[in-house]
Amino acid sequence: MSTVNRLAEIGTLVGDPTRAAMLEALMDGRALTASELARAAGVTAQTASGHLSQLATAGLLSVEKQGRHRYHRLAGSEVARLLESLMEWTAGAEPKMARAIATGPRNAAMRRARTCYDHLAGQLGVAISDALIARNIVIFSDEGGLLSPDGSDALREMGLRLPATKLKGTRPLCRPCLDWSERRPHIAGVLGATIASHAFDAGWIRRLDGSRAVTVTRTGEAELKRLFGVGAL
Amino acid sequence: MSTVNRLAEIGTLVGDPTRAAMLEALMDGRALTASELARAAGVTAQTASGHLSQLATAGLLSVEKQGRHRYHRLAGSEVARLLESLMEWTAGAEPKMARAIATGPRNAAMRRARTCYDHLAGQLGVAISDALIARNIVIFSDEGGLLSPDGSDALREMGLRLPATKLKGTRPLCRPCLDWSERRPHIAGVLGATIASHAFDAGWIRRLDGSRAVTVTRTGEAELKRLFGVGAL
DNA sequence: CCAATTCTTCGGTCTGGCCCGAAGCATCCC
DNA sequence: GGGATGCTTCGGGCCAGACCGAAGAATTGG
Repeated sequence: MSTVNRLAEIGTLVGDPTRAAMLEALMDGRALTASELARAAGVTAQTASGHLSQLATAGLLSVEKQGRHRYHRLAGSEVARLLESLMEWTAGAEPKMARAIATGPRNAAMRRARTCYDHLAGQLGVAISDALIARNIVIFSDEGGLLSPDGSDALREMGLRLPATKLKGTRPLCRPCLDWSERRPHIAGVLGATIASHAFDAGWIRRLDGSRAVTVTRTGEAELKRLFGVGAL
Repeated sequence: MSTVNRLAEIGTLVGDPTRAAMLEALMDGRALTASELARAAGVTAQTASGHLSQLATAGLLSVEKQGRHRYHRLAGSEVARLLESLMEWTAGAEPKMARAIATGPRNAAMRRARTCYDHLAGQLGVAISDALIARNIVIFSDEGGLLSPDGSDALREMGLRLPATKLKGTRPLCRPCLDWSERRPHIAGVLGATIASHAFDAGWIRRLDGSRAVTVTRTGEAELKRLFGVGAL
């Protein structure tokens, strides 16, 4: 297989609207069953099955068999990252279009706050990032993102505990991820995931009808204000 | 247009083998005419014309009219980056396949040294990166790449002059770019481009039959050995 | 063991879009 | 102007692949 075909291969995979819908449904990091994905993409189970096997053999999805269900999830954060960068690109390509989308009422909740694979994005994600940058806990530059030397301690005081075990993988601790709705970077990587999972566990945010969008709870509003100085969105 | 369709849109674009071949031909940053691209992709001029207009209206390509020729080039380094990351991904997905490709004789020259948009990749690119890292001129980490504080001076002594004007765009000075053949990072960004163009200008390297592959000249071998300690590839 | 559920495999249909031939502009050179 | 070159538009042929119905495997619960 030549290198151009490799390019075309992944393109074809993502290029089909049905498969794209499935991938998008998985972008929040959850594992979904084949039938759930079929429904999400609006096709029958047979059709979905074919698409899923394609995505899995290409290595984009990892499959876990559990009883009579098959749970599908993105193969890793790199995949989510790749998809986000594709979406970011298309968003930037047509400014007028993007503007039209941005003002669409249906996506309002998504723009306000959503998960991006395993971390927070949208206005909420950007606001938290800004707060941590303002306090010199996180440093963003053109070259990437860094956790400042005493950032880890500052985070612990706020109740955010980074996983002690340095992950053996090469997953970055703190990576900027460009927000396609806000057009500004928010925090991804291990730190981003830690913040998001803490926010869920502490009841600050809740998933909206099982989609990527999230809402801030009453207690969440108070805590976000107290810790990060984040006002109402 | 919903967000899933945006994903599918760009996927479809790169998903066609003909368009993928064209994009690949442009990956070295040159501008090519429509007929050159037609030949590169193995299709007639009419067919090529259709594909090129698709790529251009999607914003992946920028077109410049010059007399009766139309010069096409990638719209920017972000596009090249996006494509490289797609290729990188597919390379990683199937280790056995990738191995088979890696040992293919036809790609031997490409593996040895090639341009990756506007900087050097392959064994040569990685070797230069390693040399600069060993001398503490460049620092790579999980979080990205940096030029060390006194790196700029050290580079100047070697005859490498970075553009004085800080580019207004957000293009990073020194960015790691994963090499799909070597599976290790090499230097991209402004510094990578500076090194590559200097190598061309000084006659260290030359394009091989107008492709992305390059060969090291006799004088290039001596200079690369002297400056970077790079031996024969 | 039977029924229900989830998922896959198989065959057949149908359409989007890739491709080329022919013809039409645009530009350059003589 | 007339002819060559580069590129685009139009029309129709053709095929990969997406889709579904029907039937078959795998698993669970009663």
